Amino acid sequence: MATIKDVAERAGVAPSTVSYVLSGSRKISEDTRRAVQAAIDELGYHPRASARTLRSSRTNVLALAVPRVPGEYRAIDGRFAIDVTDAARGHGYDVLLITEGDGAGALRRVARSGLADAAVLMAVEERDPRIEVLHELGFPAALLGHDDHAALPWTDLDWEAAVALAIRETAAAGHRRIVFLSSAEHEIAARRGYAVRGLDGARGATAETEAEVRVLSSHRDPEKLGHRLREALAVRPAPTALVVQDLILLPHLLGAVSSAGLRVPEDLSVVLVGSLPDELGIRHLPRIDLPVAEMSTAVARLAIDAISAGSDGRPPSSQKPTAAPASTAPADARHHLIEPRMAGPAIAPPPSG
Amino acid sequence: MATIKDVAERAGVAPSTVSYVLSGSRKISEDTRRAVQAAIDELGYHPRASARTLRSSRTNVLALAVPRVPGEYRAIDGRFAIDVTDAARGHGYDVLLITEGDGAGALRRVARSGLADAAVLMAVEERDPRIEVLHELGFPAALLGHDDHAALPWTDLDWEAAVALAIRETAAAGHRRIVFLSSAEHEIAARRGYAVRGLDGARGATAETEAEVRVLSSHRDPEKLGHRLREALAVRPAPTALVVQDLILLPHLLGAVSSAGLRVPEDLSVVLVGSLPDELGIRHLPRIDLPVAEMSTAVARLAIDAISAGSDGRPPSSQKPTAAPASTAPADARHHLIEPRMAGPAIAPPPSG
DNA sequence: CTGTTAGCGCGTTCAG
DNA sequence: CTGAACGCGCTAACAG
Repeated sequence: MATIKDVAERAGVAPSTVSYVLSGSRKISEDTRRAVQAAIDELGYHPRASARTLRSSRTNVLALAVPRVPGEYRAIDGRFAIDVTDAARGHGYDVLLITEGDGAGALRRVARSGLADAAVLMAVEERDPRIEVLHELGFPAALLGHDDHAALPWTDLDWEAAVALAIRETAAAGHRRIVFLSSAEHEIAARRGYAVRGLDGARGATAETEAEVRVLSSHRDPEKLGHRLREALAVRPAPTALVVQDLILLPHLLGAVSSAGLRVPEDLSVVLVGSLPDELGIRHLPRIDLPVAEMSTAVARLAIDAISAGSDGRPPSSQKPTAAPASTAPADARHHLIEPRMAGPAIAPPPSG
Repeated sequence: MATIKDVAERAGVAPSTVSYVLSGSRKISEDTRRAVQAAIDELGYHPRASARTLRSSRTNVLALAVPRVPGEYRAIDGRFAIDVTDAARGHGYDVLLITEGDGAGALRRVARSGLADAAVLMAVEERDPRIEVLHELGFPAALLGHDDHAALPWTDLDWEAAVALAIRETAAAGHRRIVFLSSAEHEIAARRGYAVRGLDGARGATAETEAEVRVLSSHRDPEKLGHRLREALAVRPAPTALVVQDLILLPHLLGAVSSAGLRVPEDLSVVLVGSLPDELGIRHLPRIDLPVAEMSTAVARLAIDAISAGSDGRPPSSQKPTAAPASTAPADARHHLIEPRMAGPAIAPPPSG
């Protein structure tokens, strides 16, 4: 492994000169620069990250904290891990993935050992112990999903608007009896943001539409969910559309629909809210995708901005409002709420029976 | 941020003493140890990872290289990212996630800057450019999924045995007309290991069973898949079971089955091969899960073993054969092939019609 | 045997 | 453009 000294020697200059060539933080004569560059190429030199970090106390690494419930797995977590990594790369950052059972041991360890410059927290719960830890350590961070209590920057899909939009569009397609399958009961009980906001959206849309909307809460137990669903679909006159926010059980749910003898979308339209983009298996369904890419980009930027904000004491200068990003300009630069958009095929009309 | 000097000062000892207390690499009197420990606790001291790494050239980080195809997302990638992180933690390692479009730029950068001690590569293709890079840099690595050409350690599910088992069990449940939906056409054409081995397994099982097995290759395009599937299910006498290896399109596939007016499992048994464990939505289906946890544990260990092997020049001493790990003992310690196991409910018998 | 001193690893940056 | 100090922890050699 070549070091900066080897390069300097080969180029016939001092190590500091090589450093200045690399960083560009000082004028270097063209001749010298070329000699140095040649030496670098010949030796295949690459600066040691640890040495850099030791000097500068910058790692160019973001810690991504994924919550972990043993025996459960949420596809969304893995998806964000990948997308945040892509997004962070765009800003010159790598991502260190950390998983936490409960407590915030790993996050604390990573922060204190200086393995990362900032953290991105997924799926924030109310009174998340990790937020406490971040605060205590003064570690910069941004959140995926929001919690009105936390004083941290965040990004999120506007779940209230999303559910409302899905229901409105379903009604606009002609459906008059709609079932909204909300988040699972235990998530509502825990007052998870997306769960509560989804319900709010359903209420709002119900009030303003002529269609009759029946709200059904999902359940983590597939049996229970199947039972509830069959019951709701057995009502007469039969509902003609199902708007679904709880997607973890989707295959099971489609199975239950099928067992009930209903074809999708001929007998029953199924509309998804919060689905993962690019999932090939659901391309045939109308839906509102979770804007994973946009959220990932936003959260990476927020976390990185928080780094300088932490050292300055002030939030970073809003980098000249970029020319109309795809969605609404955030009122507060530290919060990025994303407008929902329909995707996939149009919602089929109800059966003409 | 407290340093080792601060701790030493507070405890009234030399910095080296603190270091020895931390590493335990030397006897320290009980009194001194306690004084040092107290100082550490009071200051909340944690050694700087960068300083450690600079000295020892050990990062205790594994790089996990996830292949990335823009606009496509494989749920399995995210899942492994999480599980490998858990597994690595068990060995005292953190995981740096890197995504690569094509080429191996990120992997090369991470290896050369010394951000990680070894790499774990997901989903190896034939002639993967990343393997070339690893070899050229002499960077230790292990693979998730295997490729007979690569001279690197790997772990994998025995896909051939898995498909064979699924078909045998389906036949044993009484089915006489079985459709095997293999991997997607383009994966077979690319001679992906799991795709080819799955087909081999189907052939083998077909030869030894009385049931008639029709092999159908999947397609990345949901339309095409739907078409093929409907055709296969329309044959008379009708097949009574569907063994599926290509799970990316599962919801779509279940939709197609449902549209064909078939209920699962009353009219058609669906058996999955290579499903993700703990997925709530498929608990109602008989299946062979991809042993993600076991593969992750294995690959983390293989990668870590490769680190010392790299510096020694020799593979690490086989750590006394642990008392019967859940699956078969690998013939070669550098290869870990996992026996398939059925999970979920029993396969339903064919309709008595 | 327990503790201390000193040099090292490598790149950055300020004063020269 | 160069010299040298510095960031922080590890560890070999040495002292009590």
